[in-house]
Amino acid sequence: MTLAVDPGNVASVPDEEEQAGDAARPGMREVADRAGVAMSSVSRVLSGHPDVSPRMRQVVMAAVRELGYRPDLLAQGLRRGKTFSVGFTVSDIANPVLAEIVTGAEKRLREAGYSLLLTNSEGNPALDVEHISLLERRRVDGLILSLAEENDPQTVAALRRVAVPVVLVDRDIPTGVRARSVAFDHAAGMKAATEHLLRRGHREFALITGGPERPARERRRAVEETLAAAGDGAHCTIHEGEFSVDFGRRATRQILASAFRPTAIIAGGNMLMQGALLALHAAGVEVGREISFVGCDDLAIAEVHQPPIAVVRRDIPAAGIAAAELLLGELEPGDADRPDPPQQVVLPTEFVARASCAPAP
Amino acid sequence: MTLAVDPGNVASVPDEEEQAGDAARPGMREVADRAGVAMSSVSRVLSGHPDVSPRMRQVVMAAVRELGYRPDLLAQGLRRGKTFSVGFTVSDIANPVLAEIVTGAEKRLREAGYSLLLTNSEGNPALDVEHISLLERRRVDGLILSLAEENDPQTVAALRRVAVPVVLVDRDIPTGVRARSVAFDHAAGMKAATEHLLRRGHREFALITGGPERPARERRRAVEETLAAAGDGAHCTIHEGEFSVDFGRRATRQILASAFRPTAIIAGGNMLMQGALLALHAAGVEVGREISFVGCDDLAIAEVHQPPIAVVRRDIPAAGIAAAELLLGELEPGDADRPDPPQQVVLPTEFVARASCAPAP
DNA sequence: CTGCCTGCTGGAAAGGTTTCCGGGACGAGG
DNA sequence: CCTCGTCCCGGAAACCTTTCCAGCAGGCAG
Repeated sequence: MTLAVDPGNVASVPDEEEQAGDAARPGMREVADRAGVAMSSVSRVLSGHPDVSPRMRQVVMAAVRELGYRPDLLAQGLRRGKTFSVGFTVSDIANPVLAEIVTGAEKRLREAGYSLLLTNSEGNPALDVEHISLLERRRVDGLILSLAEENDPQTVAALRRVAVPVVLVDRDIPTGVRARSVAFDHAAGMKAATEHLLRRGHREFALITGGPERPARERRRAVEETLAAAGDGAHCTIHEGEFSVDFGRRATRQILASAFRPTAIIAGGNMLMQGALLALHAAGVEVGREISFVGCDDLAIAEVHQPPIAVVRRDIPAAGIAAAELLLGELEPGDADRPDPPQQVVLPTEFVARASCAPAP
Repeated sequence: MTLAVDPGNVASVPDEEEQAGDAARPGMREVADRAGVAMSSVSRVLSGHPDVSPRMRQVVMAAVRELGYRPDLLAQGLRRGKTFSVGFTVSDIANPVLAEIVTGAEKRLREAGYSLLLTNSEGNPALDVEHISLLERRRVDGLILSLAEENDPQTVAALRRVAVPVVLVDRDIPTGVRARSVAFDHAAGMKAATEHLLRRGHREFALITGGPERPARERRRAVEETLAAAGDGAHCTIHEGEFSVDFGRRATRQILASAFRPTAIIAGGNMLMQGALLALHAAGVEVGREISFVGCDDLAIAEVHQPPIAVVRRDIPAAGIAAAELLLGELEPGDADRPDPPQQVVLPTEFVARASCAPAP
C-alpha cells in the first residue's frame, strides 16, 4: 500500500535559491522536466498511485522539494470534477449562534480536507438564491444552508435545481427538494418554559419571535399549544418579525406600551433576547419582579444579568458538526464502518429556570 | 459600449424541458453547437467583448437561455488566472468582533464580485500557516488575515512567501512582509479609560489581556504608560493569556483571590470581559461598588449589566469594510477616481464611562 | 478597380492537472 | 524460443474556458 504524499503542506522554503522576481510558481511541467520524467509520472507519485517504483518516487519528490512545487487546486478540481470545497450560506454571520454553527462545521469539514466558501445573505432571500447559484458555478461539492426564508418561491426553485448534496440547518425541507437537515427540537424547550411560567401563575404572555418559518414557527406553536392545553384562560400575544436585536427592542417597547401589559415575555431567539433586555432596561422595568422573562440560548448576558435570565438552551456547535457530517456522509464514498447516516438529525433543547421567572403578581 | 451579460444570475429554469437524469450540466461547447457558432463567439458574447454583432449576440443568448447554461468559474479562473475569491483566515469566528469584521468584509467583497474562502485557526498558529498555503493553492486573489500570532516564525516565513496581496487586520506587519493593514487605535481608548479611573481615585489596577502581540500589547502599553505618567504610586498587575471567555474567567478568579485585591479591573477584549463578568458575578462581587470595571466593545451585555459596564468601544464592521477596500485597491486596476489607497488604516476607539466605574473606596 | 481598413468570426493553443492507453522490459511457464 | 503477464513509464486526450491569430467580407478612399 502506497501513501499519498501531500506536497502542499511542506512549509519549507525551496532548497533552490530562487530569488524573488523571475520564478513564476513552478508547475508540474517544471517538476517533470527537472526530474527527467513524464508529467504523468509526477502526478502518479503525488497522488499515491500504486504503479510507481521506489526510484521514481524518490527522484520526483526530490524535484518537488527543490522547486517548492505545490499543486494547483484549481486545475486539479477542474480535471477531477471535485473541488473539496463546500458552500455555506448563512442569513447572518454576526448572529453568535450561526457563528458557532459555522465554526463547528468548518472544523469538521477541514478535518476531512474540505474548505468553506462562506456567503452572508443578510436575511435577504434574493441573496440566498444568488449565492446558491454562485456556489454551484464555483463547483462546490456540497452546500450547507441556513436560509433566510425556507419557503421563498425563488429559493425553493433554486433548491430544486441544485445538483450537489445539500444540508439545511434548522429549516424544514421544502417539498420536492432533495436534502438532509439538522434541526433543533425547539418545541420541547419552549413547552417546558411555558409550563414553568404557567406553574408560577402567569396567564398573560407575550412572545417575540421571527417570521412564519421553521425556528420561529416551532417555538410559537409550542407556546400556543401549551397554553391551549392548559386551558385556564391563558393568553399570548404574538410579535412576529425578524431575528434581530433591533426587532427585539422594538417589539418589547411595544409590549410595554400596550394597555394590558403581559406578566411574562418570551423572547424566541438570542438576538431578540438581547434586544428585549436592552428595551426592558431602558424602560427601567425590573425583570423578575414587575415582569417575568424567558430568553433563548445561554449567552453570557443571560447568566450575568441581574436577575439571571431563564433560557431555552441547546448545544450549538453540535449542529454545525452534525451538518458537516451529514454532508460528508454523502460526499465521501460510503465507508463500511459508517453506515448510511440518517437523513435528518434533531438535537434537543433544554429549559433552564432562573430568577427572571417570578411568580405572577 | 457593450454590456457584459451574466448568465450566472438567470434564475429562470431552462425553456428546454431537460428531464432529470441525462443532462449533465451543459458546457460552452453545447451552447456553441446549439447556436451553430464557434465557442469563441459564445465566449465573446458572454464576456462583453466588443467584437460581436447584434445578431450573434441574439442567437447565442437564445441558446444560453434554452440550455440554462451557467459558466464554470473553475475553468474560467484557471484560464484567466484570476478566481475572484479571497481567503480570510481568522483566529476565532465565534468571537463576535471577528464575526462582525468578517460580515463587513464579506459584504464589501461580494459587492465587488468576490467570494470569501473562510478558514478558522482556533488560535493555533500552525493552522494559520497551513491555511495560508492552502488558500494559495486554491489560487485566491488575495488574503485577509487575523492571525493567531503575528510573530510566530513559521507564520512570518509563510507570509514572506505569499505572492498575492495581503491585508492584516489589527496586527502589526512583520518585517520583510509586504502587506497592508487595518488596525484600531486601542491605545487612545485605553488611555482615556485609565485616566478616568485615575481621576476617580483608583491606584491599584488589574489588567486582563491577551498575548504579547498587537491588540493586547497596545492596550497594555497604554495602561502602563498612562499610570506611569500619572506617577502617584499607581500600580497595575498584568494577567496575560488568550482572548477567550475562559481565560477571562480564570484570570478574574485569580485576581479576586489575591491578597491585595485591586480596586479596578480592566478587561482588554470582549471575550475577556464576558469571562470576567461571569466570574465576578459567580463570586458575588458587586461591580461598581466593591470594585470598578472597564471592558472592551459595546456588546449588549455591557449595556444591560447592572450597573452598566464602561467600555472602550469602536466601529467593528468598519474594520471589515476597510480591510476589503484595502485589498480591492490592490486587486482592481487603479481607478482614476480612487487614488492609491493608504497602506495602513487606523480606526479610532472611544471610552464610554458608565456606572461600573465608581470612586475608589 | 485596387488596396486598405474595419468589423466580425472560427480555429486552435493555452492554462495545470489527471487518467486512459499503449508499450517496453523483464521474469516465468510451456 | 515463444508467449503471457506484471510492473512501470510516457504520450496524449480531457476538463472548460479565454485569448490570440488569421481570415473573410464589405466599405471606402484613391
